[in-house]
Amino acid sequence: MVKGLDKVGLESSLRAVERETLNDRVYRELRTMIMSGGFAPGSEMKLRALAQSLHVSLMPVRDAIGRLVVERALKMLPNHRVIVPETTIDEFLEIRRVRILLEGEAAALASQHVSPDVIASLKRIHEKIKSLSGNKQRQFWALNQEFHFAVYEAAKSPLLLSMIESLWLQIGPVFNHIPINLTSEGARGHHRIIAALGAGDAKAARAALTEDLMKGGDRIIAALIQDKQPAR
Amino acid sequence: MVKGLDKVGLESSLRAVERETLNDRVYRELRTMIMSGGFAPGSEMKLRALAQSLHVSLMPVRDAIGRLVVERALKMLPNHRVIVPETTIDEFLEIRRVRILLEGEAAALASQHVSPDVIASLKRIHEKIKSLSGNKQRQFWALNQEFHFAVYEAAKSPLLLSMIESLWLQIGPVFNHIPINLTSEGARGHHRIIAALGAGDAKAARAALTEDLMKGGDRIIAALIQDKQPAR
DNA sequence: AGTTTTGATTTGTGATAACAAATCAAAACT
DNA sequence: AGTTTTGATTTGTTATCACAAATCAAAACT
Repeated sequence: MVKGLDKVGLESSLRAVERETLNDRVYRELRTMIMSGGFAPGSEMKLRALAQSLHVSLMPVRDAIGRLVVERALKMLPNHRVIVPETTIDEFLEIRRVRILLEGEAAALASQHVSPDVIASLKRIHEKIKSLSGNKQRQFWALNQEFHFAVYEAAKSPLLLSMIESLWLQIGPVFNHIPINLTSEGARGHHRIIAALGAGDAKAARAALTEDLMKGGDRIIAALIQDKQPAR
Repeated sequence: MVKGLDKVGLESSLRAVERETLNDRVYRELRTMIMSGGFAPGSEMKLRALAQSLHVSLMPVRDAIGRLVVERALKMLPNHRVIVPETTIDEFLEIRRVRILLEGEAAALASQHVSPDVIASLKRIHEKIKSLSGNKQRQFWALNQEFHFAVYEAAKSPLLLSMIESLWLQIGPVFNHIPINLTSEGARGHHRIIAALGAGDAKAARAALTEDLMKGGDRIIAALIQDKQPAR
C-alpha cells in the first residue's frame, strides 16, 4: 500500500514558489496597504474601484474584503458598506489591553529559545531605528513593526503570531495617519527587550514589552486626543 | 423598466422576515455546525456538496469558507482543499495557553461590572449542568459554552469576545468528537467562577477560570492521547 | 423656500458558466 | 506484474451578468 510517495519530492521542489491565486494576491496586497497606511481611516472600500485599480474582476476583491472584515481590519457598516475603521480612544485602549496580553506572552515564550542570530538581527533593526533622522513616521512604523515581529516569530507559536498580526492590522491606519511626536524614547524600550531576551528572562521580557506598548500607546492616545480637539 | 420579476415573489416575502444576506446565513450556519461538532476533524469541505445541501449556489459557500479559513476554524491544505482541522496535542496546548490569557482577562474584566441578573443566569446554567444525567457529551459542551460566554459577554469587550469565539471555534470539533470521561468535577470550577464574579474579585475570577481551563484541558489531552494510542 | 417624490445611478449580492488544476481510474506499456 | 501514461471527472478559481438595495440629484409639489 505504498502509493504515490515517489512524486512528493519532485512536486514540492517544483512548487517552491507556491501557486498563488489572484484571490490571495489581492488579499495580501490590500492587507499590506492597510497595515502600512495606504488608506485613511474612514475611507470607503468600494469593490469596483478597487477591482479596477488592481486590474482584476469584482470577485477576488470581494473575497479579500470579506476576509479582512472578519479579522476586523475593515469594518462593515449596517448599510453593508465597508470602510477602514476609525479607531476611538476606547477601542484603542481595548486593543492595547489585548496586545499586552498576547505580545507579552510571545516575548516571554521567545525568551525561552531565542537563537543568537535573532538577537543579532534585533540589534541591527534597533540601530536602524536609532539612526532614523527627523520625523520619518512611516519608516519608524515599518522598522518598529519589523523589530516586534522578529520577536514574535521567535516565539514559535503560529497561533499567537496570527492573532498578533490581526491586532496590528487594526491599529495600522491609526499609526500612519495620526501625526505622532517621535522621540528617541522608544529606543530604550527596545534595548531592554533585547537584553531580557538575551538573558533568557521570560518575566523581564514580558515586562519590557509591556512597558514599550504602554509608553508607545500613551503617545498615540495623546495624539488622538490632540487630533480630536482642534476644529474640524 | 421591467426586467425580470420571475423570482421576486418568494424572495421578497422571505426577506421581510430575515434581514440577513445569504452570505451571512451560510457563514453562521457553517460556523455553528463546526462549533457544535457537525463535522468530524479531517473531513473535507467541498464547495458543491455544501452548496447543494444548503440549497444555495457556490458563491455564498465559497465566501463563508474563506472567512472560516481566516479565523482558523477551517484549514486550507496546499492543494487548496479545505478540511476541518485535526488538532494535535501541541496545537491544543497552544490554544489553551492563549485561551487562558484571553478568557482569564475577560473573567477579570467581567468581575468589575457584573450585574446581579448575569450572576443569576450563570447559576441557572450551572444547575442545568449539574443535573445533566449520564454522559451526554454534546449537551454538556453546549451548556458549558453557554456558561462561559455568559461570563465573557459580561466583560463588555467586543474585541476579546470575538477573539475568544474564534478560539472556541478551533477546539469545537475536538470536544465533540473525542470521547471524554465526564465527571462532576467541572461543576466545582464553575461554582468558584460564580463566587469570584459575585465578590467582584478580579484576581480570583482569573484564577478560577484558569483552573477550570487547565482541569478541563487535562481531561481532553488525556482523551487525545488515549484516542491516538489504540489501533485505528 | 423647503420638503417630498421620483428617476437614474451606484453599490453590494448572488447565480451561472468558462476555465485550470488536481485527482482518479482504466488502458498501455515495459 | 508493476509502472507509466492517458483520458475523464471532480474540485477550486475567476469573469461576466442580472438583480436588489441604497444613494444621490433633479424635478414636483405644497
